[in-house]
Amino acid sequence: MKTARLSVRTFPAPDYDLGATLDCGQAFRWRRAGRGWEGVLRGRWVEVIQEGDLVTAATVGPPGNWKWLTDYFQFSENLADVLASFPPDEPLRQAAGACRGLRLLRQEPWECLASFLLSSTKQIPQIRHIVARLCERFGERVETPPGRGPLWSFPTAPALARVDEAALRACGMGFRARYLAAVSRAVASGDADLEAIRTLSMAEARERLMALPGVGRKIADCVLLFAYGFPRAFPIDTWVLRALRELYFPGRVPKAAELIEFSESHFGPRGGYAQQYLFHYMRVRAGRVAPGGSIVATLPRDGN
DNA sequence: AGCCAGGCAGAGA
DNA sequence: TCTCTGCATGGC
Repeated sequence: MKTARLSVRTFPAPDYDLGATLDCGQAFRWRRAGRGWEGVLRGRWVEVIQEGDLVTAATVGPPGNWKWLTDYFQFSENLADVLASFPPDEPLRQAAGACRGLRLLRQEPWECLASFLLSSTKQIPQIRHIVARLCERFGERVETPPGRGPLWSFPTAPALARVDEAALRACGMGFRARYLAAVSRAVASGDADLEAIRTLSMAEARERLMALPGVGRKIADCVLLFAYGFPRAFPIDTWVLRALRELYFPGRVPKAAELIEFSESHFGPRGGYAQQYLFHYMRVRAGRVAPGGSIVATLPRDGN
C-alpha cells in the first residue's frame, strides 16, 4: 500500500477566526481534529490549523497552486474594509465586537445548494448529521493520511439523481428528500446550470434558484451569498428575523416584506456579511454556539 | 409533552 | 397578495 504524500502550506490570515468561520452554520462538513479542523474541498481531504495570524493547511497529494483552498477561505479579503462598510448602528457594533474574525467562505454551488435544501426547519447540528450520512452513503471515499478519516466527498448531482428517493429519506432528511431528488435530477440533466448562474445579476440568479423545487427566498439567498459571493445577499432565517425585530424594530412586529426592504437598503454593499454577523451574534447570545472556536483566544487583540 | 429548528409550497381568503 | 397549515425528524 502506497503511503499518502502530505503537502503543507501556511497562509497569512489576519483578522480571521477559523473556528467561528467553520462552525457558524454556513458550511456543514468541517469537524474538529486535534488543534485544527478537517474537511473535504473539491474531493480532497484538508486539515487547517490556525496559529495567530497564520493558517496552515495540509492535504494529500499534489496541491497545485492552492487556489482551490484560498478561493474557499478568502484569506485575502480585508475584514477591516468589510466592517467599515457596515452602517454605524449599535446592533452591528455589538455583533462585530462579539464575533471578531468571523468570515464568509466561498463554497461550491452544488454542495451549498444541496446542503441548504436540507436545512429547512432543522437545527444546525442536525443538518450536519444528515449531510454526513449523505456523503458517507453516496459520496466517494477520499484519500486521507494514516490515522485520519475516513471521509467522503460530497455526492455529485448525477450520483444523487441515480438514488431512490427512499434512500435519500433514510438519511434522516424527511420531506426534504423529494426536493433533493428533484433538484439533483434538474442539475444532472442540465436543466439547471449552476455554473451559468455565476454570470447573472443577483436578481436573475435568485430567480433561477427559486425556480427549483424546495428553494425559496431564504435558501436562494444562502447560495447567492455563500457560494456565488453576491455581497448584498441577505438570507433572513428565524435567527436573523429575530435579530431584525428585536434590535431594529423593538416594540412592533414588521411584516416580512418590510424587513426584506429594510435589509436591502440599510446594511450597505456588504449586507451579506452584516447578516452573518447578526446571525452568529444571536446564536452566541442564546448559548447555541461558542463565540469562536477554541482558537479565538489566540487572535491578536489590536485594542479598541 | 409540547415546542422549536438557517423554510417551502399549496390552499383558501 | 396575504395568512395558515402540513410536512419528517430529532433535540430539549
